[in-house]
Amino acid sequence: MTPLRLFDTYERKVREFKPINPGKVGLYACGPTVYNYAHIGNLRTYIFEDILRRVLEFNGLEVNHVVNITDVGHLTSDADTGEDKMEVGTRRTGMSAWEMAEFYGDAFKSDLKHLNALEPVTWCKATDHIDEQIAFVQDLEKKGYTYRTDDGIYFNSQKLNNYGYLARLDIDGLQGGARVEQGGRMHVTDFALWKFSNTDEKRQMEWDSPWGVGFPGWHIECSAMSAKYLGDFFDIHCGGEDHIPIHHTNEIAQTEASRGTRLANFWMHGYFLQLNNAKMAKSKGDFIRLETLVDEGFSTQDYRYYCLTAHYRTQMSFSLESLDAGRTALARMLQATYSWGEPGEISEEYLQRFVSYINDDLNMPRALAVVWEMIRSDLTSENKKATILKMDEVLGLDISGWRPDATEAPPEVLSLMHEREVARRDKDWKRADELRDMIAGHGYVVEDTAEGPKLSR
RNA sequence: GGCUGGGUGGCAGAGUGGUUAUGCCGCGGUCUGCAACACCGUUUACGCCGGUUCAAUUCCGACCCCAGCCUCCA
Repeated sequence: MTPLRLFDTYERKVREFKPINPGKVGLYACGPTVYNYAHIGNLRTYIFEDILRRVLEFNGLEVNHVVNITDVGHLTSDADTGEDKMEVGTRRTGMSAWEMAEFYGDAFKSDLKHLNALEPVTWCKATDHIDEQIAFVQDLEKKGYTYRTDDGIYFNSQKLNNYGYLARLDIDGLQGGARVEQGGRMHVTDFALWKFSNTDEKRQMEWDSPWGVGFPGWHIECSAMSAKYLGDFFDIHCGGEDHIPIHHTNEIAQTEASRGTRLANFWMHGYFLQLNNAKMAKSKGDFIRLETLVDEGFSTQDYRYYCLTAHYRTQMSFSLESLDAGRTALARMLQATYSWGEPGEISEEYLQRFVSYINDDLNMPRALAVVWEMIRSDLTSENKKATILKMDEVLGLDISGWRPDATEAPPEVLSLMHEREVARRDKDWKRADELRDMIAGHGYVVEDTAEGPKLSR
């Protein structure tokens, strides 16, 4: 079998994946901040992570998949002090911060389920791990990596000589203060480990700490929770491409300072879905949700298939038109597979080619091309069926679960259809065509097959 | 401004120093009373300018354009 090779952002190259502990993989994926619904761009990254997990499992590895939920601690834009996004969200929704975290967290899990993504082995919430985060910051403090400002405890990034290596940051070139006030920070790249609550305002989410009442900085939750569930050095850490320069850079800094490791052996990033040549931004308020697509008449699996047509490491231009292309292709794939009946033998030839692509840094577009070649090959239907079902363990399109729409047409449509059959038997083609138009007027399409007329919407 | 990455046919999107994926759309055909479905076939491409090479879309350099990051962000 082709060895599994994955791209590692840290080294900027594709290299062979070998688990740190034989047969087992620790996989940590940065989850959502639950102050709003996930949009389809966010979801693209989770589909990538699901494919990654399935490929690892396909290679016989046991995956400990951990996903965090950030339910506290993100600051909004503008002022140097900033506001917690969760707190802002509560004003918008009228829910408490805790209710809102639960609500959007559940909505997120529901989206993943609809996309047929495998459930993570462990979900962890930032607010459930405040003690671990405080302990982590205390350790950093003990080792001399922190300093105090008016608004919090900060990490001194200049104490590490390779800070920013993951993103190849040119620190001197960064425009500190260009978009946000620096406050009491000593260096542009320093970041908060613990933020103090404002004295004039009672926060919904705040905790006691050795430094005063407040809440944890964003980055610390991932270092603390991944260490708890996967250890100080584990196999793969993933997230969106936007995390490379700041969030993951800072996670690495914290963990290097505290534990002396670079946290993960492989760093993998999903790239953005672009809408009108720009990223889809959750903070901009208007964005496309999975539910929006369903309202437009697409299935959630249409979206999953569509995502598989591009490599996870390239930005993808979203449009309803291209999604529609994916829908048509998937419908043909499902329909064909359904018509093949019972599975026979798996074609090793096609399966091996398929594996050579999925193991080549998850090249799903190529893998799909092999699926299509197989579909149009001269294998027997039974063998095609067996082969595609095996491939679907990675594709996750739930091919075996698909059934054609059992169209329940209203009586008047059925009656028109029967009338048309009579006209056709009498070779009254003019009348038959009129009746087909009338059926179309009810929103149905009638197709004449060998087994008789067939209705669909 | 700096840094990171990218510019491929109507659309999406792979890939490669020479034989130029795949899907959708379009076009032609088979099938059909006509269609639809399905199947078969098929047109159009590698941002721009130089360089290296027998040969460049693929390697190198300049330029133009796009995205991301320097705030929270998948």
